[in-house]
Amino acid sequence: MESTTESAGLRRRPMQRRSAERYERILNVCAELLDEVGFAGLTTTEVAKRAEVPIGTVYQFFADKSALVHALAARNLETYMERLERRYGEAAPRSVEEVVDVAIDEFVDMRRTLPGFGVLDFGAGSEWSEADPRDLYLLDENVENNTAVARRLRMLTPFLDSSRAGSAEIELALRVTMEAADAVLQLAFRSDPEGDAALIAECKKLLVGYLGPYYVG
Amino acid sequence: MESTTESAGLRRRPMQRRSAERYERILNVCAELLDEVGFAGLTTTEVAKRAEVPIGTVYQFFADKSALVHALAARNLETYMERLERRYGEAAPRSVEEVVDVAIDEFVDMRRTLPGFGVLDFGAGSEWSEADPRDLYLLDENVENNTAVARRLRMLTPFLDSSRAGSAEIELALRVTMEAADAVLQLAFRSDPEGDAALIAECKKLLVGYLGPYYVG
DNA sequence: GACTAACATGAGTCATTCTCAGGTTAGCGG
DNA sequence: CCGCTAACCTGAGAATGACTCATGTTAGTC
Repeated sequence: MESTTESAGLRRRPMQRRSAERYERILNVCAELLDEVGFAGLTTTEVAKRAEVPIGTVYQFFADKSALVHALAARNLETYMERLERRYGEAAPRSVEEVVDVAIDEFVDMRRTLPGFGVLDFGAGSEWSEADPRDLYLLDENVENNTAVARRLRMLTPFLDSSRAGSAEIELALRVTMEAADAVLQLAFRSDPEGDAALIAECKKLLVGYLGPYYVG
Repeated sequence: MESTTESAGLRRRPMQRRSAERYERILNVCAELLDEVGFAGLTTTEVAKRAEVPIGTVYQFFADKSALVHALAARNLETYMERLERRYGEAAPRSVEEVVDVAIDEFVDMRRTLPGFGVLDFGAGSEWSEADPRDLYLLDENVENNTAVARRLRMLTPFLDSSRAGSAEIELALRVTMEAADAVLQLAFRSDPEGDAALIAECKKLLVGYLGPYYVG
């Protein structure tokens, strides 16, 4: 159930190489454009033009504009999780400080270098996720997604477990952590395109303080 | 320079009673509609129809849709700050726990009862604030706004001052606090329309832990 | 009552999302 | 090689919605 990589709203999944390439190209162009014109400035027409596909093709893959952006967010999240897994695999963190450091540094790095990452990182609580409240499935899906991420994060940080808390409590804490971190880092990059250093430091303090009690050496 | 109650994008300020009433009515309808159809579903046409004013009138007050929503957010913020000032005035908080309790309970209450508050509370980091990155003034204004709020919050919590930190550091901390609290509470209300109690409790823990060190009894 | 400036109106313009009828290609059996 | 089918591709255009502006209306003043 790769709920983080796929989402409702995908219309046809690219099967052949040619299609897959177009699909990726559309996503890449979408990311580029988000950096250039922002979310509200994004038009499907322009995406199609830049990706050199007819507009119809975009809508063959994605049910609507929101699905396109969702798919990009999912890809970003996937990339981020892979990077985290790799870093934690290379050198298992020995403290909450280390976990937080790695997670945030990786985030900051992606935000600086990966097109489109800034505009919608994971889209945890962003507008487009509740773009249309009539699409309640989106909301639900989002919550699921959020939980799935927390679950995955937990696997990456086994030493948080077996503390005084049950795993449900840990998942809750991780969801809170993600949401808060996302918001503060968003602020950091709003103040300074390169990421305000003071705010990034505060973000780490915030998370370490909150997660500290869950730590069991 | 009441930067929190007014914003660029206001075209004409209602001068006469009649105009002022229409202005308020438009804002109220906007709030109602946000609850019903969400941000993305909001149309200026519908706002005008419900407020029983011609569409042109809406645009006489507000430069564009974003300005309308901004104005509502500003009004919400103003209401919230007034409520906080009142509560803190009635019973001066004696600890960080009390400050956080009051601030969050008041927020939760407003979110439950005030139309439109949920969709855009203060709009700190929401999409519509960076709706169009070409409007950099919006971004700047937003940062200003953010800072102004932090400043105002600081006045409400004098006992945080004169601790080991300078007032710039306090303001930074308060901005971080606002951003994080907003995000976590947003999550709480996304999980449960009445506000997930566990998440609200976690939010308090998060803030108390973070602000604790700034406290000087 | 005549004059003026501020205010109000909504049909129309333009930009944008998304559809769908019709065209193209790929694969395959004969 | 041909004919057939199913999958895939295309972009003109329908539908919607933000926003304007020429024209009409009101309120204030002498």
